[in-house]
Amino acid sequence: MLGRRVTLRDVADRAGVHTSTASRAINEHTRSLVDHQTVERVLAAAKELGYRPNSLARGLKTNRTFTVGMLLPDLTNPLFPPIVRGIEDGLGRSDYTLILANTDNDADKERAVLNAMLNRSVDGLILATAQRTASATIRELLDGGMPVVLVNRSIEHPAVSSVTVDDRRGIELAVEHLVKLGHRRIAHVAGPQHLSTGLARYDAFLSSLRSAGLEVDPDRVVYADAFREEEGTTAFRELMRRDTGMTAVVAANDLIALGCYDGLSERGLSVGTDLSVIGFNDMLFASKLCPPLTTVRVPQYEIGMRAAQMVLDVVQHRATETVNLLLPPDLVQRASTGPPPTAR
Amino acid sequence: MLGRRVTLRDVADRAGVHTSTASRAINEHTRSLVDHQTVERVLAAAKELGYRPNSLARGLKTNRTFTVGMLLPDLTNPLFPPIVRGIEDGLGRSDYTLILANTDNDADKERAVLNAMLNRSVDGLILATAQRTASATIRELLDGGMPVVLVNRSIEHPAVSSVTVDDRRGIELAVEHLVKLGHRRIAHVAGPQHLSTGLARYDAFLSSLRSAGLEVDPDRVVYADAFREEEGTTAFRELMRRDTGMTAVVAANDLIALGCYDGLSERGLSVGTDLSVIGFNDMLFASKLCPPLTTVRVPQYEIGMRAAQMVLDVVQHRATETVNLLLPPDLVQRASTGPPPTAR
DNA sequence: TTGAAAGCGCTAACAT
DNA sequence: ATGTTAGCGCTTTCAA
Repeated sequence: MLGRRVTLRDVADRAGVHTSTASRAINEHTRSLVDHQTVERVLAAAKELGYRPNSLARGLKTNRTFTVGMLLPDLTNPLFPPIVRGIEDGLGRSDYTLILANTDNDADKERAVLNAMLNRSVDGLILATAQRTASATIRELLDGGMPVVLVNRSIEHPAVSSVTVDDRRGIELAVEHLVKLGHRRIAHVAGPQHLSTGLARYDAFLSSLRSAGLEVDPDRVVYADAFREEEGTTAFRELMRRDTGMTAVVAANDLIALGCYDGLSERGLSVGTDLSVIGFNDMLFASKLCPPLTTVRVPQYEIGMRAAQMVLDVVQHRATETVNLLLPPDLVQRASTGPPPTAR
Repeated sequence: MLGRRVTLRDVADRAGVHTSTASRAINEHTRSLVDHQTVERVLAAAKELGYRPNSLARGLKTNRTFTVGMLLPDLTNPLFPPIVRGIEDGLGRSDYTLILANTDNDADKERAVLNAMLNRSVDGLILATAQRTASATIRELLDGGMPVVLVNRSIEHPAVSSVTVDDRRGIELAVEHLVKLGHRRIAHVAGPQHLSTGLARYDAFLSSLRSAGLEVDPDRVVYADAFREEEGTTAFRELMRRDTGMTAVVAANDLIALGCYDGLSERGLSVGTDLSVIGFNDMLFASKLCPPLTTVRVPQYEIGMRAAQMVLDVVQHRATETVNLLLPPDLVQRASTGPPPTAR
């Protein structure tokens, strides 16, 4: 049986003061208002009794819950754990806690979990799920004054803060790398075009080819329906069927690249020698794949860390301006890319 | 600017009833107490106004927060995302929400995040961080009546529920597999012995060898200080230094197995042919490693799902008995194991 | 079947 | 510097 939980009242009684005094003594913010001696006594009493503030009661009164919500498509997508870790560490010793929910890119589910979070009065929201065109829901959030930060996604709305990697530059690095290796017929397995990353990388692919003075053959572009291995394979099979003479593929992310691996091995071809494959993200274990994946590194942990800081800036310091942080990517060269077969 | 949030009062006013009636109408549990017509009116009013219950106020009154906390060492350890996913899905449509925190196996951090959770009055706790010997903190939790479920770990305390895989059987499968391939000199890179999984797998390794009629050479056992790649490599180097004539290694988990990969490639040897390596967990991407890892599959998602259900049983249905669920492992045969070199 | 009233534990005017 | 008082939004006795 649980002994009734210790309340502020108990602490105040033991310290021989009124609850409001005890409250002021315990809350760092107001501690200066109360006599030093009294503070000591209250703190001692709190410690002796094992007092822990009831954050529900506090939240009810202050309208703040010290809780940040995060929506992501799927935690088992290896892109996200480092981001989540970054967020948690970014919230760090700020008294803020993270609530997570997966949406599986399902609109109904997204609505449901978002609702659950709003019911809990989260103080801020980090979204890794945004579609390119801001949904009505997100608009409402913003209009309602909820601090929102997008990670790894951006939307076509002027006033939403975001932390993303420079997709354009990343694809440019990828294409430059392939061109330097001697590739001229480069294909692209694009991601879903309703996601900002899918579209941005696709656009960047086209312009990077042009910058390199290469012809853009529409046959060398296919679209994966999702940023996942399976959809990558499906799209890649179509690409192979077209027989475009490609010698290299830029995949819109690492999972899609992995899908290309699978598609290639179905044909008994080998990655890196028969066809160069380059990914995007440098997800966990990209370096352990068979062969290790050449990819564009996205600073996942930092994205999370920064997003957390941006939310804190708003909820703690009432920061008001919209920030769109664009982090630089790197090329990570591994064994999945090499000179085109003809050049060997 | 936010229009003041809609309260139950607003709904009641619009429906022309008292707040208590509105409350009863909205709460499914008490809905039967109120006139059908009235229910309709209240629900309609709630919908029109976009009412969302304030879960803080409710929690303050009912002493329940509909929140479950989870402590894990590190979310970027690929073992955990599927477990977390399982928990979330297990909580599913129960109105319960998950709060996560990483402890990095750091006692201070663990205390801190646990405190944060208790301050939030979580209704239950899922721990993936337990040491073999129940810490004082956990004892307190249990004594205080907090529903606690351990995942993937067990502790030496009679009354804690847990969901784990059968480590003993898993190791047995691994050893049997290697013996069948012709291995006789089998080594073990054990995990930390203060964790239940580390110890159980080590014990099982010894007894499995004996069951197979093989000699146990103490030189063929080394200990990794953590269930991580780096510590795996360190331990494995020591093993190689001892020159025990081993032809196969049972690693205490996949990350340690990966550490063995690294140690082996330092020597220019190749996994699967020069030395067989078998892991434990079948973590994400184990099948994509170079070479694909033979391992003991742990039903990670199911562990999470079951743990969630067990917590719900307690908080929703006041289930009271301790359950220690032991899930069966499978052997997943891939390319990191093969016949011993001498046999080829 | 519904209303009145109290109170969950805390904070924040206001008063002293 | 401290006490008084009211109230955050909800649920839940108790009465009617």
